[in-house]
Amino acid sequence: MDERKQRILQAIVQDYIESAEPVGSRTIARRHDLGVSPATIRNEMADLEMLGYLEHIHTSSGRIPSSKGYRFYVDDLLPSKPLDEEEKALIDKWYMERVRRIDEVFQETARIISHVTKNVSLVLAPQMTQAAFRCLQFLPLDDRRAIAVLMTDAGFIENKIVDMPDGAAFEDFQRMALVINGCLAGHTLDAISPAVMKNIREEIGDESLFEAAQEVIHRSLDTGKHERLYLGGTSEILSQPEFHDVEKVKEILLMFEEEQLLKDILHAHLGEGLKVTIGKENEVRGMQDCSLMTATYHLDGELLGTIAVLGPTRMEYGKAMTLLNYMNGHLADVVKKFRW
Amino acid sequence: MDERKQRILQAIVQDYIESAEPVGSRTIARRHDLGVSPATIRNEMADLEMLGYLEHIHTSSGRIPSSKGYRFYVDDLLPSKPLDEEEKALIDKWYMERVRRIDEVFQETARIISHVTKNVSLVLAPQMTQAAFRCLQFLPLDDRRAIAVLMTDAGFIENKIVDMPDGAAFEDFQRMALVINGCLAGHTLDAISPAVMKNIREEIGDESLFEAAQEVIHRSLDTGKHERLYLGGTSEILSQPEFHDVEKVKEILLMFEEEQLLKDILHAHLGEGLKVTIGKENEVRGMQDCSLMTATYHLDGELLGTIAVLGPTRMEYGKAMTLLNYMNGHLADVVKKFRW
DNA sequence: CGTTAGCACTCAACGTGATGGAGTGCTAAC
DNA sequence: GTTAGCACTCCATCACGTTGAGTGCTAACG
Repeated sequence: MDERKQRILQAIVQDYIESAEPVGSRTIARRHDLGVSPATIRNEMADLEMLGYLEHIHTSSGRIPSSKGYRFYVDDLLPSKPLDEEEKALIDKWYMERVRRIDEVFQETARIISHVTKNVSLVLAPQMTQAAFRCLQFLPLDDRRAIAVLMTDAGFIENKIVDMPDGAAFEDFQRMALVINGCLAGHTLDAISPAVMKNIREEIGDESLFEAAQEVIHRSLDTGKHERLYLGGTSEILSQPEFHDVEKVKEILLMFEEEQLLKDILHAHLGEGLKVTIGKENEVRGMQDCSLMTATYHLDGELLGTIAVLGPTRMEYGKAMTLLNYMNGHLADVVKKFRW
Repeated sequence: MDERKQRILQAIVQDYIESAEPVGSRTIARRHDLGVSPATIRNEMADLEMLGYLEHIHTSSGRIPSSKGYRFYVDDLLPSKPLDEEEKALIDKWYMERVRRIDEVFQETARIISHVTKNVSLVLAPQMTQAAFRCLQFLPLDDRRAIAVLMTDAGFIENKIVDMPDGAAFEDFQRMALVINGCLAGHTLDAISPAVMKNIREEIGDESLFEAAQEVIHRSLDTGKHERLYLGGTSEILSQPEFHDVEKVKEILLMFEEEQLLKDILHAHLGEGLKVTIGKENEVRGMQDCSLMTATYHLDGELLGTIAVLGPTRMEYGKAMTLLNYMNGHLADVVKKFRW
């Protein structure tokens, strides 16, 4: 793969991303100053096709990049492009004006991403399982039930109704809360070990109360895992010519409805930094014509969640990458403003 | 509008709903046993068009119903069709198997509606503003803040961080809670009158504490108003031939993204029982080719929320109506199971 | 030996015209 | 009032020729 081939591949991918039409040797020669004639480019293109970087619908149509072609482009040929100052300002203004509560941060983040990239955006809101336990408190509800309120370090609160075992009084629950708070403080919710549980058991003493505690912890964590996904710009894909086919759109909308599936996908990419999955590299049916770019964001070293751009394989990788990188850093600052 | 005209109109609407193609006099004569020849039907159709119930793309295409035609059909000609026992069983099973927590009820309700009607469904989850106040409790957070936990009769819980005024101790807040609980019990959240507030003021005595109370009530209610909307079956509209045009689909998807708009629409129909808005009767741009059927559901006489079906004007009104009526009654039972 | 011009060939896209079918509207007969 | 008959309209479809973009190959060039 000599330099000229790379430049030609780059030119083809860029032109195709822009025009959405198969690109021919003549166009490349005209638009990019490669110093060679269309005939030479044709020869190189034939080579690139042989190597698997380009595809051909039929003789006499131009070439389009294959998944492998895009992959090479993304990994080695992507021109770095800093974000417009203008766009940065827009983003700041957007957050300033529209976000009032912490849960609006993610909704608006999704909006911004889809607005800037003209693609679908996905934002997986911070996950309590990754957050550190802060405290658990009980409120009396009636003589058989109490409300458990769980707080994490990152400042999220969840609540849950719990049954009190026969014979237990609300005071027992308050004592239980003290024990649990003492033992669990600082632990992340998904790393509560048997050892810690044993500790709690010993401190509580009473067996039936410990069972209740177990139940409470279990159910509280269950709520905590209930992470939220925000989707933005779903209508944007319709602007892309490759999705003028209603069948394809339907497949994608169907995928959007399967929230759990999307969450799982984003989950799988958690903690991997910025990652691009191109076309057929995606295993999920319906995403084979798409590329997914994901990034995970942190707050003081603590993993928070995932933001992603979903578009056609023909998406503007450079722009999306720049944006995600920017949002990545920025999001922590915005969240911090709402932290206590 | 004599009886024969009505029967012909009914036949045309039904056939058009089924086939999505303009219907001609011959088809009507063949498929419906009206005892008259196509020529007679043609004459009647010309009359119906004159009266505004039918439309005509060009000479020599069949007729399609106008908004007025659908309106008459829905109001006067709709054959009542009870729900299949089979479908009822399916719905029960669905709720049984998939719903574990109260907030999943609405998600699944949306799924069921879109699955049965093959259209988009909307479910506005119970609104705390309409719910009766049950109690408010505080939990200490640090020395300047507390967590306010608000509960309603219908069993929904919301929480919110509140600042404590300088000099106020957590004990003051607990006293405040007692007063507020005493005064507000049983009131619906959107009907807290100045008189009640005055009462609270007198009982609290301390002025700066009352201001804090006001702030707390205000902010808690603010959270309470934060109702949720569930959307289901968005991909279903793509199956309808009238939405094979990508531009139209785009307009609708765009509308789906404007959650607040949808909430407002459903809100406007709150408490009106079952209501159908047909085609151009809709004021919202993008919904002019659609019909919206809404119904509000109750729990022990208390208004809970709205369920709706959104489809092309050509939707199966009879089926949608039957289903919404059934869900209407059923939903209360399902919610009741999670009530305490 | 790499590069280039030239040329034949391929294929999609487009416009054109012919054809058929579904449906209407009108008129005259029943 | 109802119906059969008929001329007319319009859409959908297909076949057909044309055009233009693009390739692949070959032979000439520096």
